[in-house]
Amino acid sequence: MAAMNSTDPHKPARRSPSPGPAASAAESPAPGAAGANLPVLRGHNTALVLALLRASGEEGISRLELAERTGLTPQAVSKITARLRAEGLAAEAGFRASTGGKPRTVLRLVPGAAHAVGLHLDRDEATAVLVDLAGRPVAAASGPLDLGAPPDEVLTAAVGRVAEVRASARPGSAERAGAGGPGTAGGVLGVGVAMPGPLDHAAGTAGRVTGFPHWDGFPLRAALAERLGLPVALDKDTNAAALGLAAPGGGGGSFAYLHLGTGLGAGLVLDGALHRGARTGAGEFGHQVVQLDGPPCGCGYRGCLEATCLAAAARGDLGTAARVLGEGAANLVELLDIDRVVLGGRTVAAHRERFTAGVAEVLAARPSGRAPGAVPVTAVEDGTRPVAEGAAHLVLAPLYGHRLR
Amino acid sequence: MAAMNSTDPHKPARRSPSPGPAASAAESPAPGAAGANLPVLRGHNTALVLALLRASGEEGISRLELAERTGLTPQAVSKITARLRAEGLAAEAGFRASTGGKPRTVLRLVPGAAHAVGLHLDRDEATAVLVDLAGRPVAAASGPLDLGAPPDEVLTAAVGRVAEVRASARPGSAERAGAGGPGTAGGVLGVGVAMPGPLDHAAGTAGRVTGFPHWDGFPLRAALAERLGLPVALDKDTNAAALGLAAPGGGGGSFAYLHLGTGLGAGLVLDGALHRGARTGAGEFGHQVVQLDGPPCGCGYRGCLEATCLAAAARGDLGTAARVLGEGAANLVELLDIDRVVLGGRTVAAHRERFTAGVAEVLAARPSGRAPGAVPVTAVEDGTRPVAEGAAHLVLAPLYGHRLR
DNA sequence: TCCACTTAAGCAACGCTGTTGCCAAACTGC
DNA sequence: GCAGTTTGGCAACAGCGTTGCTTAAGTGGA
Repeated sequence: MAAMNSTDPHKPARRSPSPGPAASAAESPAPGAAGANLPVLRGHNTALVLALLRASGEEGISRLELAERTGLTPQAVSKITARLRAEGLAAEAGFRASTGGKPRTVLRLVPGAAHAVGLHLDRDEATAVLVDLAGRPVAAASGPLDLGAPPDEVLTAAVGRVAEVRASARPGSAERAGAGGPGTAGGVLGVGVAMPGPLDHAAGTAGRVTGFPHWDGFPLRAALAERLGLPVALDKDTNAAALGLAAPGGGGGSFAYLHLGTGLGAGLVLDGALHRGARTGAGEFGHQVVQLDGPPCGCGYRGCLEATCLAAAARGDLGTAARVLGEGAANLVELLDIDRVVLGGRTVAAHRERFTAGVAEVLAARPSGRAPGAVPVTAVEDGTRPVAEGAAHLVLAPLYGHRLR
Repeated sequence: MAAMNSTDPHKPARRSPSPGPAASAAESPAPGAAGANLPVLRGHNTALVLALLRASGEEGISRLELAERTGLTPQAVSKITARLRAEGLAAEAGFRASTGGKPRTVLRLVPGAAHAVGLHLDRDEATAVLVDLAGRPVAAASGPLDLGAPPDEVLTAAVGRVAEVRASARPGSAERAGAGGPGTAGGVLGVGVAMPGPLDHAAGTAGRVTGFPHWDGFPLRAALAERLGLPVALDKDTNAAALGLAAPGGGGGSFAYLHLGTGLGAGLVLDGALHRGARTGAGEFGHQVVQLDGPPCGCGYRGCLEATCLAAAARGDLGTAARVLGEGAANLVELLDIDRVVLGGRTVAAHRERFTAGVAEVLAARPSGRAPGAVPVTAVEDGTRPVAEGAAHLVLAPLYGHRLR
């Protein structure tokens, strides 16, 4: 269902219009530079419209509004939305009130037209989530995992979780079973995988996950893609969570996700795009030094955020932990002009109010020129799976292709 | 000379192909979203080719190499380069050695085809530089300035400096005097203005420059554009310097410029694009807290980098100053996965070796997983004007239009 | 009830983009 | 001197968004 490339089954396009998720790396002729041709142009505009449709949610959006927001002519929007409707990705859904003429037709995304799987491989647990085009979870499965086991075992467990969510959602997803190419079995576009860093998102290889050095250099993306027969994208857990949590905002803002679990990490969405750095090294938040010659940290250095903050949390001193985290967050907010901060991870989950309040307090105390409260601080909702859901966004994000320029 | 829009004098395009520098803000129909049409497509590819031509420098680059690097077909590259040659922006310059067939024709940017002015308004001095398309300075002028004076006086001084550099370069720039539209008098595309923050680069307004609150909200860009009759772009001094210093690299790397002057600021180029933040607030490096409950800072907080580092420098303790700066730099490098660090500013200029060595030492000492020396640390050359030259890049950068996606 | 007016949306023709197919030019090597 | 290889341009083409115009579907006053 809803194969993205409908018009031209013949002649393999030099570049796919809507970038297939996670084909990535070693795909474009040269690193960095990307010339654009008509398919790319079309894919860009299609993605733009799709993104606006998603952002409009239940309320929907009219063709003319799409034209205004994109800067395209109404006729171009009509053509694009016609294609999307033909592919089943969008549908008409009622009318706006008339303003003296023909009322505007409301268009909405058809969330069930395609799905993506998000897979979170944590140290002791594997969680898979099936989400629809709107990013809403429709099925989930989780089970124990030992990241210290041989890769082959971990792969088998991962494939099992993915199969579970695909199976559990199979009955409900049969809207128009035909149409789709053979690759998009069951309407699943691909699988996004999130795991603890370090790793290389471009190459799709794992790194020396703390405690489990045997992962170093393992081509996880390629291995999983082969076993699953689906495109796979790999990224750090914090990056995935940041991508997913920033998605509703849609626009071009800057956003930080701070994760307090075994370690302390960050995911950064800057100007609407996930910032990973050339080596997927960005977001190393835990070893920011906030106390020159401070207490020793497990990393061998002194005065790291992680050492100070997690030590305080471990001994039950939540006030100090929150305050120290707040100082780190404030550094980050000021350095990068961040709009919004979200906290997550097991340590935060147990005391959401304490941490959000503590961090917000430090942000307000800094004489940075921003009005107090200008940077909202929240924590992830209980019972949600920000990392697994965010991982699915590794697959979805390219569909809403994040911008020209 | 070398008007960018050669083909269609008739019918005012809805959007200009190569984005006129610094028209910015309130230009696109909606904030954030940007639909693309054929002129945009053409502009994008033209900018891409122009960027590769610039990056190739004296050595030049062949059409086929351009095709490989951009992913465009050779024929498309031929068309694009033909346009650039017709406009005088590029020229053939010899041949490569044959590899068994017709030798490749080498193309080069014609640096003199257009110029840009960079203007640095510092607290006590105004510096203007005229640079060519390659970013090389061809004329400079500077004189005293009192940023505390009324805006009108400052404007007059600024206009004077700009006029000086334009006049001093007039005789040499007359290659093909005709052709150019009336707007591009003397081949100057626009003026980039850099000044101390805070300010709003999108609106083009100044902020409460420390010590001179009367600048708050002053529409500097509009005022200068009117007086000069040229497009004007406004940004923070550190941002301008970062943009200019990162330019030679060209590619999509991440880069940080750290400025030690009256205060301590940073300019960040992430994934090849200047990161300013929604409020031009990014780069507030001086008040990163590196010492919880540390010595009081002028900003009212405690333990800021600026307080610790500049205080040490002021009392002659360069070792401590460099080390503290290094810790701040290391935080930034690890958080953002930075590739290269450049130091600048008066305090650094006096002791370049001490600071670069000190910072590099801290970077190497951090147990971050990067190999020691993996992040080069350098200082700006004596006698250069990184901020003024970088300001000119505020005008040039859009020509080399920084990328689709 | 009718009719003038307004607004939305689609059809058809069009201009311009990069692409494809083909051919001429230019050099190497036998 | 000729075969082979490589470069680069000309011409025709497919497909993108745009323009001009028509049709659909409402409102509101006579």
